[in-house]
Amino acid sequence: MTKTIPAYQRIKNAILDNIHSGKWQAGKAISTEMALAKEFGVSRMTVNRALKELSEERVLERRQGSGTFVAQQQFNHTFVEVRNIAQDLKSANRDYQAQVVSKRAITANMLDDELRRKFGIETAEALSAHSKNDDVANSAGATVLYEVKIIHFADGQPIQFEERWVDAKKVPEFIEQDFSVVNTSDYLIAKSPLERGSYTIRALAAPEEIATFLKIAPQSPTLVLRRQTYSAGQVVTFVKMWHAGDRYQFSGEL
Amino acid sequence: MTKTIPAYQRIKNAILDNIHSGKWQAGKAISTEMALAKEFGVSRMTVNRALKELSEERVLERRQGSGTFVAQQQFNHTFVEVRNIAQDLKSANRDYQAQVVSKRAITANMLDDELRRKFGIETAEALSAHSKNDDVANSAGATVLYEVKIIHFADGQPIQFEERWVDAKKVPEFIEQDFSVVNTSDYLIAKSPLERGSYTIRALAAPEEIATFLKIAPQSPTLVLRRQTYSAGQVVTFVKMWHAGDRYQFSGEL
DNA sequence: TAGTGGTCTAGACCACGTT
DNA sequence: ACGTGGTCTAGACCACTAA
Repeated sequence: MTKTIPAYQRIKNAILDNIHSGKWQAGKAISTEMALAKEFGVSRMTVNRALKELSEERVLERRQGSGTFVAQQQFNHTFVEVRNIAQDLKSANRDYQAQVVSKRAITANMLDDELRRKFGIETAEALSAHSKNDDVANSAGATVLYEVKIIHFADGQPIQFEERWVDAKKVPEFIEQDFSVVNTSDYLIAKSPLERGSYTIRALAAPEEIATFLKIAPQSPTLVLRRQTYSAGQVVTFVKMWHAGDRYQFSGEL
Repeated sequence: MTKTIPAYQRIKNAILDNIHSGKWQAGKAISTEMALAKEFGVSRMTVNRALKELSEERVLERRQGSGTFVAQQQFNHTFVEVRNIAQDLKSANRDYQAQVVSKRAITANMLDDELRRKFGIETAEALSAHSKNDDVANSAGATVLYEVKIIHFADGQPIQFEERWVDAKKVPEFIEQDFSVVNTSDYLIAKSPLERGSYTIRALAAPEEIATFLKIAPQSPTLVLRRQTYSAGQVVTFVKMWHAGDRYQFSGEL
């Protein structure tokens, strides 16, 4: 029993064939919706769906009032997928474990500059410079961030060292969780609608502390993913994930 | 003059509001197409479009015969964008230059195992084991791959060392190009419809040769992107791009 | 079997670009 | 003004799931 192929899919395939065979060149206009509807014996809506999907797939480019064109192939950007490490390892059928190395609350006056800027937290000094109310002393001593450091193991071997900071106001119960059981990302996703994030991937020499946790030689290459995630325009969490260079890689397809 | 918002977009927004406000919980079923059509006073096709797009955006999950459900938020995959280095540096308004270090044709009997497997090329020995025609000697001595090694500079500083291999049969004029002027990726994109690719990113200690070209200390961390690109199911090109760890990073948003 | 989503039709009117 | 794509309708039949 052969499956029935939807009409819009047949049309998509026919168009792709025309492009791959070179009959329709990049940048050139293709037949109009009306013409294709007549040619394939379907309604214009069906052709419209095929063309809309192909333009979402960046195969075609549509310009209202003008026509439909074969897109210039743009292979400039390559998207590499970075998965959640716990799920990644589990789905690879490897034995996954997490060990919490440290967990603490940080007050405003303990913050270093990088974190202060990232989370947009003012220092006690900065506050006192333009305000003189009683909150100054309080806010300097109040918990503003939670910090956790976790080692992730696959088959007993350390794979990732995670350093994470979370805005204490936005996720107050964060510090109470047992992160040897609950993944930090999974918890934050459940608690807070993560809207947007930015990421960098770098290769860095392992500092002493990280090398020890990953059981590698100091200064050996590590793959470092830094990510900050926003909710309602403010940073909710910032994380640095250190991977032993010879034990982990990011990979993907496009 | 306010722009008219399409009906399907109004419906999408209303659904997103219901999800963000917590009225519709993750995993739970939402109203049916018929119900929503009645509620918003539109046809079922319009509701269908809104729901289809939201399911493509992974906000909803649709199961034929069963219903439409709020998707479990999956922030597991993070897509990191890797751009074409020449365009990347130029758009960052930095002075870009490329220096071709070497360029050569490789015959079958010169190939190492990794490349042979990647491009699916049989060795002379493997060929003679199951065929005895005259092509054996020819194919062993014939050009099968082109190899180029290029250093990419930004503001006079080496940023990327590119090692690339290209199937000589698929892109015969490749070796004749001047890659200090034409970017290898741009040329291949223009010549061959690149269909699919797979990628890995790793952190590796720089071997002697690469360290020299990048003007860094041997064994220092490098960010290595390996990519192979297919056309018509066969590997067209394989490339290793080495970046000095402290001079380059991949970054992106989601 | 009843209800859901998946697809499709044969029209229609509108927004936009080109002429 | 004309032709393009963008959106929308009020039906229809089919494929699938659950009771």
